[in-house]
Amino acid sequence: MGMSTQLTGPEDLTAKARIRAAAFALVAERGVHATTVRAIAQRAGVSPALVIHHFGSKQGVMDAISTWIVEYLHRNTREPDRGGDPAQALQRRLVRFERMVAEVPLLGAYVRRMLLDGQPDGLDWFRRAVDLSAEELAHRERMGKARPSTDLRAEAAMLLILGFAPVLLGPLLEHALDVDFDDERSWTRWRDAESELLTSALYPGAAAAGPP
Amino acid sequence: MGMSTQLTGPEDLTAKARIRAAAFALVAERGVHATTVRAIAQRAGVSPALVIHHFGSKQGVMDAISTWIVEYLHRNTREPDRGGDPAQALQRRLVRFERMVAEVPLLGAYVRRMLLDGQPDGLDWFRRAVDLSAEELAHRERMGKARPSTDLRAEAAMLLILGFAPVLLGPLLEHALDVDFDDERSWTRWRDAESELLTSALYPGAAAAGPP
DNA sequence: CCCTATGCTGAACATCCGTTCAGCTGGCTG
DNA sequence: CAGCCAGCTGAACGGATGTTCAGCATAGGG
Repeated sequence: MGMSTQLTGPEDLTAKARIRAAAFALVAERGVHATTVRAIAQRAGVSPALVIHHFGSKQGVMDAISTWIVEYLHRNTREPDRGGDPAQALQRRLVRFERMVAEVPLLGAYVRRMLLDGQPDGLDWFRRAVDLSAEELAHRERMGKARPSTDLRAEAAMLLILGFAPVLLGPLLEHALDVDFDDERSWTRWRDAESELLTSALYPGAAAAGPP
Repeated sequence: MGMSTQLTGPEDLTAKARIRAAAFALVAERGVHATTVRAIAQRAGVSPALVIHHFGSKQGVMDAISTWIVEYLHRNTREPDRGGDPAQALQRRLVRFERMVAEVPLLGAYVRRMLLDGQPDGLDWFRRAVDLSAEELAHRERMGKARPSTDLRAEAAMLLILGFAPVLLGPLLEHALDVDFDDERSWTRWRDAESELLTSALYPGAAAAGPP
């Protein structure tokens, strides 16, 4: 397991930290609305009143989780800019993210909730990810490692969606492809297909047909 | 506007139909859990008791909406098998679906909820869509209109995700690309980028890099 | 030693939820 | 006309939820 990637530390934590961790797990599993203050308290071995005492309100708990996770993601995803091909840096960041999701089982589910519940945090985060993806793709174009694109930002978004699909649409894909993204082979299978799609045109020289 | 594609008819409806329509709109806007029986009743101009009287329970209302929408989608999406290239049939079906989403403004939002709320209906529906997409892709391969694929089902899922992204990830994409999918040009912009991605390899002969 | 701040709790409160139920209405059938 | 039945309502019930509040324990500083 990870060292600096640790999220929850050992078992003996402050009650406040235990509350935060319990709320995080419950939100990842059931969503914000279905997570009750009483359930958080029970999971943390604490009275409901203490939850409010430490975080002010239920919304306070949710905000604390959000900033906590965002910081955690930034801390373990950013790197000290050691130069080189940005596309390789992107690749490294992706690998690190996958490792985090693999190590902290509920992280993927939580990020999915954050992105799909339509909360402003999720929207902004996704937008910044598209910014980054477009930037990297542009650099890759300039270096001749990618063909020129007429709508770079849209294609960058597509790259992002394809790469993030296992975490973004996790259950949907697991059910449709009969895989389990807790198993690492499912990830590599998806990566391989993605690589094939991006390095070899699916419809060479024809008009594309979409789904259903 | 459509004729046989009509969903809600004129204003003077049965109370039961008005309740169903109100519930549909509320679920599309706020999700199942945040939609209360009282809110449905108020929007339909009716007492909360009548909602239960007609549908048995809140779950009854939700089930009624689900089967109603599924039937509506099937009715307007299936065609009498007039032969020809399945890929073209697929294309036609897609266009029809887009037209439906454009005509019934909340349909996209509702389908999004259905797919992403993790309800079994949504999971099964997506799986069947992947089945269909894989089938069409296989046929296209056999006719030499698509390059052979080592993991056909995964690539079919990717096609589905890309094609469905505007409805599946609507708000996320709208915020990231500064578009509005109520405007038809946003759709065509997305379609064009998709077509470009599928007909011309983005990374010719290199390893693919995903997003952060 | 006292005293105060801190962490924490049990009980309660107001509010909202889904659902029930007795009863009202108006139009159709006999 | 009498009767009745489907459509519909207002008021209430039991339960769950977020939050408040007075008070308990306990450790640390004067």
